[in-house]
Amino acid sequence: MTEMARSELTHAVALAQIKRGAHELLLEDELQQKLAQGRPLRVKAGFDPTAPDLHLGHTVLLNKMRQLQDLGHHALFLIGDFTGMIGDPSGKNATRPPLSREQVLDNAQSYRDQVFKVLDPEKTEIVFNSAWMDKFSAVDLIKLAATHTVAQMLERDDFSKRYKGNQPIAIHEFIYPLVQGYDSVALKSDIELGGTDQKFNLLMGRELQKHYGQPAQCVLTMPLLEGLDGVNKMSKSLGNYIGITDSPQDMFGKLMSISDTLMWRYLELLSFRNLDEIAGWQAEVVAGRNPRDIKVSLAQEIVARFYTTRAAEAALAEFEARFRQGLLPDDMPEINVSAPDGNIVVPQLLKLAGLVDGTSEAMRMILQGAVKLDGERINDKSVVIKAGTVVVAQVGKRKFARITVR
RNA sequence: GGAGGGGUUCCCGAGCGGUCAAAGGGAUCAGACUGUAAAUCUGACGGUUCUGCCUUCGAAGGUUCGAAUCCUUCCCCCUCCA
Repeated sequence: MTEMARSELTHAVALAQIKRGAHELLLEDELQQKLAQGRPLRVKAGFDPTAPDLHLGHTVLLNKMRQLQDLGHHALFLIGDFTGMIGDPSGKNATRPPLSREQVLDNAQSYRDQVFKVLDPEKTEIVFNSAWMDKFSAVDLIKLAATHTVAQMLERDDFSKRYKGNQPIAIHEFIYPLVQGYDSVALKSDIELGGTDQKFNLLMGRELQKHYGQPAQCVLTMPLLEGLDGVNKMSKSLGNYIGITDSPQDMFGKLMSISDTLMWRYLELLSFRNLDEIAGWQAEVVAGRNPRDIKVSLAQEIVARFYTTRAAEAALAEFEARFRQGLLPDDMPEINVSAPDGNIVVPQLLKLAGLVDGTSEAMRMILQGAVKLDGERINDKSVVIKAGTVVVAQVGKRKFARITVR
């Protein structure tokens, strides 16, 4: 085999790996040519600075990025601090208020602390788009805006839906895709990764690179991971996420709470197990195996990835004890509450302990039989706890606290 | 600039002088059943010092015994015309 033939084979294998799990690759021919150049490609992915906690949804993309790094390419982890101030209109039907400079920087730091759980730090460059956008003049911006028409902007699904639905679209929202696209110019990106919802913006990068006389980047879109509700995409603002900094117990518990249908989706997008094995499990479930067992495997794999195998086993043990045997958790928050008159009514106690939002909610919970003190269900909202006692309070299935009343 | 339509509790959406903390649906939460799954059933769903009191229907005033509902001004959104 000649040297050239061997290298072509390597690139074919690389291309196949890159495409695995991806939703769409544009344009495949161009990527092939870029790979054939044999140099490390500049791989761009942008992140919104409003979500300081990375969650499993982000890791679908990060895993792909890591894979590219392992193939020898260079990751450009772009924190959209400038665009974050605009407020990304993506997927939202309303404009967002801009973030302050301080908030943006705080959130960005949080990313730095977390991405290297997945990415290879040696091959990652963290960049902020404010680095070039802050120097952008009004004239530059007008020139940038002049590259596209309103009709072209309205091709974006989100914009066109809002336009048709008589929903407001602010002028500055049009700037967002333009700036994101310009980031590709500034970074001389070879390929940009993003969720399927980002397709318009990613393609904007291609257009602008051509406009500014650069080779156009390839676009690789990854499927969006649904959140715990199984309907909306995983996002911090919807609260349906599993954060990669969640405790092993939380991570495990949240994964166990997903629906059976969603479980397969998670296996497809998050598990590193090969597809044949997953297909085998599907066959077993059809044949009568309890899907719970498979969910346990998934939960353990993910917890082990972000912590350790031991942590994953401990999480399982804790889970079994808590939900199968109904035992109290090993560790729960220790809270001190003061009873000024020497006595405190339970609703007040639960509120001060932070187990409920207000006394109204507390009374509701009591009425509905959701409150236990030291394992005993209470139904009377006027029960009084004396100062000097320590009680283990439970509200619902998941909220616990050991409360010392003073 | 002109004409018209519209802003209701987390979301959608009814209400159009008292019986409105405001129908209905969704989301959510709790209980039952379970595998912390789904489906289903039941209940809750502004706050509180809780058979009462307080704060909500874009904002501020006003009319009225009484206003989410009527009037005035203002803010915001949409459509059409210019």
